[in-house]
Amino acid sequence: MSSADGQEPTTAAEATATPGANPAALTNEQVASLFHEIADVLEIQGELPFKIGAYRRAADSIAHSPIDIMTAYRAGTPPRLPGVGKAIDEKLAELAATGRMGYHERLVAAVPPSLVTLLRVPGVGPRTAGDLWRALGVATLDDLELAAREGRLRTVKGISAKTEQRILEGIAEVAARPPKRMHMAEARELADRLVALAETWPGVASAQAGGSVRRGRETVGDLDLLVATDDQAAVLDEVHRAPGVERVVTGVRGGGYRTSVQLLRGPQLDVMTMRPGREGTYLVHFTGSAAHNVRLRERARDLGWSLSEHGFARIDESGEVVTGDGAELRTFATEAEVYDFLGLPWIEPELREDRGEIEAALAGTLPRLVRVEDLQGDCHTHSEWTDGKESIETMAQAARQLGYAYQVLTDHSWSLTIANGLSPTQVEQQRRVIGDLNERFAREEAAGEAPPGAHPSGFRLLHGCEMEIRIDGRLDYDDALLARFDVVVASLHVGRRQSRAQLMARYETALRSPHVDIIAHPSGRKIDQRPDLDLDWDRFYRLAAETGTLLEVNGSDERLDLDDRRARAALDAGCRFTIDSDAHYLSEWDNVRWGTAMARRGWLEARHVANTLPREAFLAVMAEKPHRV
DNA sequence: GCCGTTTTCGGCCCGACTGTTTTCAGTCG
Repeated sequence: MSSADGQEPTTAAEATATPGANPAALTNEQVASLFHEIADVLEIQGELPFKIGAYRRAADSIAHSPIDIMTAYRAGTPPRLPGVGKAIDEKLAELAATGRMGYHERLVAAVPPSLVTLLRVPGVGPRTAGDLWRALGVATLDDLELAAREGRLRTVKGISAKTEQRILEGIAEVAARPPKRMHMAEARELADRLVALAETWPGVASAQAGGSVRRGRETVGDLDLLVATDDQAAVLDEVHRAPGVERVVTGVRGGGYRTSVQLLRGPQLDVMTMRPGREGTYLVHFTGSAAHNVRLRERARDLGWSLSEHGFARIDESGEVVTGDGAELRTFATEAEVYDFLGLPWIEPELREDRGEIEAALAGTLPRLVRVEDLQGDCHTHSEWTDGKESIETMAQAARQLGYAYQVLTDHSWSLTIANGLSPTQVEQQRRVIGDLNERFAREEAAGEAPPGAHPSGFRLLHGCEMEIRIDGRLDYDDALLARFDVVVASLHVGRRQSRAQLMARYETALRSPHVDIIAHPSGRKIDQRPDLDLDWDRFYRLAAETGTLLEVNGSDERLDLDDRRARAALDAGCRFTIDSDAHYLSEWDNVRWGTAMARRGWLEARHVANTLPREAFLAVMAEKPHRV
């Protein structure tokens, strides 16, 4: 087992160290990863924690910026970024000008790049990793395992035989645990079930999910369950005995208020209990994000309070937190009271990522986020005529009973043969089927025989298509046919590996078409399966805004495309949207929940989303391009 | 390294657990 085995593969470091690399080609994420690597190495070297934190803050700031940083620097218009001061600004300028960053190159050359992989082992932090490397030359997981088995770790100061054993167990754990995160839909369903279960336990006043599930993140690592009860011990006991619990990871902790268990074939579940009437700070704390909480605690400190999950404690003149018997601890029943205490309006969980929500809250400019109930129709659905699994009528009846005012049926166009795309002749046949159904719906509504749950304005099935933007760049139906659809959704499934220029040219044709209303799932990604298309995103958003072409937030939980960051960037560029299910099955109508979560995380309001419009207004917008929502 | 209607220097988010260096530093969430 040589140290070359088990070397972690390429990092952004190696990409930028390449002479002649095109600096403009570096995405914000790639630039951010360089600064994270700087922070990693500084951490291993035992640098000042605040310096390390500064690099991480700058990295996050860069990653979240809607502006393409390298392009801006090269254009001579570097943006003002929070957390980027003189030193980091100079490094960015150097990177933009030369494609390299000397400081980064010197740092990563000073330690083996594989060293950061040691940090994945529970109990091994940067300090220990650095010590082990300096003392024993341990640089990889394989090195670490070998040294532990040979009993050499315990020769290092601060590591006992017991710690050595724990590290061995940790290595096995890393190997056994795939880094898989649950998709949003699965996580939400599981969280809902756990909340319902907890509410049946004796002495439970209320239960709810926190963490990334509550913030609506696209994938979820573990689940957080908050339970209000007067009998905390009894509840934690219930958790340990609950069905579906494989093992207890950590028993009762935190002075008896929390525990963690591993769910059978599922994620880890962290359970926090608190006394009824003081849930506020706990809920804020365990909803996160960590970055958002940091901002709240900073603000609390500015106001003379120390904020933790338990509540607000006073800070005295010397800056020390006042603790002990009789020390004041302010607690609140609701989150709204916690935020109010900090002089802020309540902030929606989906916004709590430190992406400007604190500033917006202070300025009174928080968005009024779009809600699932705002959706009046669904613009992207399929039937068994192509690759859907239900008849047109079955899908329409379901949409009707869900209370929609309209559904756009968008079966595939003919070049997408794998999905059984429709020929122009079939399109005409489908139009007649839709016309007949709509006549029937109108008759039923006139006779007062609409199904329960139906929209007061009635329901109409609209005729659309999901038109392929072909590999040769042409649209799949001619203009005469396209003009006859109520709604044209364009998308790109084939030729995904074309160059950025080719892909952009294809999208540009669709965006500039007077008939294309919506671009479906623009990035083409599938979570954990397929990467994004290689696009010039800034240009894409600009074209969409300029041509008044709507961009879809596709709610299929393996797509979620646009994702939250892209939706936010597109919004800032002036784009407008739809939120759609892309339903192929009856069960997939629900996808709009996940799409809406993404849209909310992207700061979208109902007024930015075309399918929140009533039917007549929606059709009026679709009739004219550019679409002005 | 960043940042400032308290500061251009001296701060920078919190609590719990763990092991061990027996008074606290490192790790974790």
